[in-house]
Amino acid sequence: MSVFTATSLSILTSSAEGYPMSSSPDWGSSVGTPCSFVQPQGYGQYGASALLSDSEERGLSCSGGGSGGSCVPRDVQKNVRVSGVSVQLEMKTLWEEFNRLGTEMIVTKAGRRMFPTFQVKIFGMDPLADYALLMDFVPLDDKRYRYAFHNSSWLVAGKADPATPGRVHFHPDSPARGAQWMRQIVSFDKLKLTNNLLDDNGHIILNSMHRYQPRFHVVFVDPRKDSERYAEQNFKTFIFQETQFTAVTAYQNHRITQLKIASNPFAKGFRDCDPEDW
Amino acid sequence: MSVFTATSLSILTSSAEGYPMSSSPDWGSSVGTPCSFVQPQGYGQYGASALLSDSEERGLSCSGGGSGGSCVPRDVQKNVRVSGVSVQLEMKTLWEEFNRLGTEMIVTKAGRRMFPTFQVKIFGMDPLADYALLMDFVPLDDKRYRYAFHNSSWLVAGKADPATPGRVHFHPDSPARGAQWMRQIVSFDKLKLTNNLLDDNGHIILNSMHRYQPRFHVVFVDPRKDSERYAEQNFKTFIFQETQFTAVTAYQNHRITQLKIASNPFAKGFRDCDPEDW
DNA sequence: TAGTTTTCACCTAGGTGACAACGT
DNA sequence: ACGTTGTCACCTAGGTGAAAACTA
Repeated sequence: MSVFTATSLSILTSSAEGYPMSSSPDWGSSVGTPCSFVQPQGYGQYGASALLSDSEERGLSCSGGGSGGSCVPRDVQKNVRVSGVSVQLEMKTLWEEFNRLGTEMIVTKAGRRMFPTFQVKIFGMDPLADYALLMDFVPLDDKRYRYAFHNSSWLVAGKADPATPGRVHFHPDSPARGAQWMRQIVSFDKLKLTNNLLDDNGHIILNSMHRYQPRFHVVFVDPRKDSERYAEQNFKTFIFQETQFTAVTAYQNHRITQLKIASNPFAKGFRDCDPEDW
Repeated sequence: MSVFTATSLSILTSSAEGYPMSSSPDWGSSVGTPCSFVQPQGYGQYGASALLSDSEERGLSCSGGGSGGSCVPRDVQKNVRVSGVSVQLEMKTLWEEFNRLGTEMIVTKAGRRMFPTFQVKIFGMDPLADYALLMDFVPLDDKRYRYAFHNSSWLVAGKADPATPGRVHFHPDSPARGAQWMRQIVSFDKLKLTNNLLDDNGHIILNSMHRYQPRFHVVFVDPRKDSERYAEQNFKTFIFQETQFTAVTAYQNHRITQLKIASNPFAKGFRDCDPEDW
C-alpha cells in the first residue's frame, strides 16, 4: 500500500464533494459493462417526501437488477484496463434486506466497522496490470435527519452540518495485480467509520444523522511517467444503491437493531432465538 | 500468492534434502553481503558429542555476530536484484535465549505456530522489482533424539526417521515489490509446523524428536520468459543459526517451557509471576 | 516406558449492542 | 428532548501449555 501517491486520485476526492446522484450531471447510466444503475429514485424519496415510513417498499427501487452499478462520466474514453471491469456485490440479499428497512451504520469516536461488510467479486481486469481498490462515501443529500420513534420514521431535521473531511479508504492489499484481485472476494472489513473530525487513524469521517452512499473505485495504476494526465481514464467507479445508509451513534430503528443482531456473528450475545428464524 | 509456479524454486526444494551445514560442500561463507555464517560448530556439538548438558555454552557459538547468515553457492554469480539484499533477524536476543537452552518447537496434527515467530527486516532490495519470500526447514543432521529427564540433556536415540515431504512456506504477501517488503518487518506468523505426513493444509511437515534449521529465501521474480534458466542466480538464502530447534510433540526441557510461558503472550494464563522478572 | 493425541481452561485480540451517564 | 460517550457483558476467532487418555 501507499506505493503510489494520491495524484491519480485527486479526481476522486474532488468529486466526492458533490452529490453524484443529483447535482453532478455527468454521472449516469454507463457504457461498457452490464450496468444496473438506477435513476435517483431511492434517495429522491428521502429528499422529496421527507417523511418516510419503515414499511414502505422504497428499498425495492434501490436494489438494482444486475451485478453492479457502473457510473462513469459519459464523455471520457476509459482506458481498456478499466473499461471491461465489472463488479458484483456480495451479500446482496442481506444488503437489500437492510436497505428495505433503511440501513443504519454506527459511527464511534474510535471507529466502527460497517455491517454488512462491503465486499465484491471482480471480473474483467487485466490479470497482469496493477490496480488499487478504494472506497469513499458521498452525502446522498444536503439534509440532516432525525428519527421519529412514535411512528418509526425518519424526518428531515434541517440542512446538513458542515461536510466532514472527504477521506478515501484504500484496500490494504492495494496496489496488486488484477489476477490477485479477481482470485477471491475483495472485502473491505478493515474500513471503519467515525464521527471524530480530528481522527488520525485514517478512518472515514461521517456526520451522524446524515445519509451516505458508499462508492467503490477501481484504479488502474498506470506505469507511464505522466500518468496524472490519464487519471480520468484510469479509474472506474461502482455504486450500489442498496448499500446507502444513515450514519448514527446509536441505532434508531429497532428493526435494524434486530436484523443486525440476527445477522452479525459478533452480536450473537444478544440473540434470544435461533438465527435460522430469519 | 501462487501467481508464479514453483519452477524457479525447484532448486530450493531439491537442496532441502541435504544437510547444508555438513554434507553439502557448496554451502559456506558467502560473497557479497555482510555474512555472519558460522562454521558448523553449533550442530556439530550435537552430532559429535551426542550428549549435551543444558548449561553448556554451546548456544554462544550459534548466535552469529552480524545481521544475518547469507549462504550461497560460491560459484554462482547472483543477479544484482538479490546480491545486495541483506536481512536482519528480529527478536534476536529472544532467539538466542531460547537457543542457549536448546529451542524446542511443538508440532501437532493440526499445525502449530512457531514461537518465537520468525521475522526479519530486509534491506537492499530493488524497490520496483518483484520478490517472493519463503521459508523451508532442513534437517540439521541424520539423527533422532530423546531427552534424558534425569540429567536434563538430549541424547542421540538412533538414525533419523524417513525424511518428511520437503515443503516450502511462501510468505502470503508473495509476490510483492521490494519497496513493500522493506517497508516493515516481514513476519512468518502464519507458518505452522505439523507432524502429520498426510497434512493437506500446506503446513511444514517435520519429524518429532529431530533437529531442524529454518532457512529464509529471497527470490527475485524474473520477468523474463526463460526465467527458469536463471533460477540459481535469482535467489539468495539466509540462515540464522540461533533459530535452529528440535521438533517435539510435548516440551521436554522444563526451562524451555518456562521461557515460552514467560515470553509468549498467548501463554499468559500459565504465568505465576510478573513477566518483567525475566 | 516413551511418545502422541485430544481436550480444556485460560489467554490475546477485537467486534457487538445495551445501558447509564453525560452533554447541549 | 435529543443526541453522544464510555463502559460492559458477551460474543468470534484462534493461540497457549497442562493434563488425561491413548498407542505402541
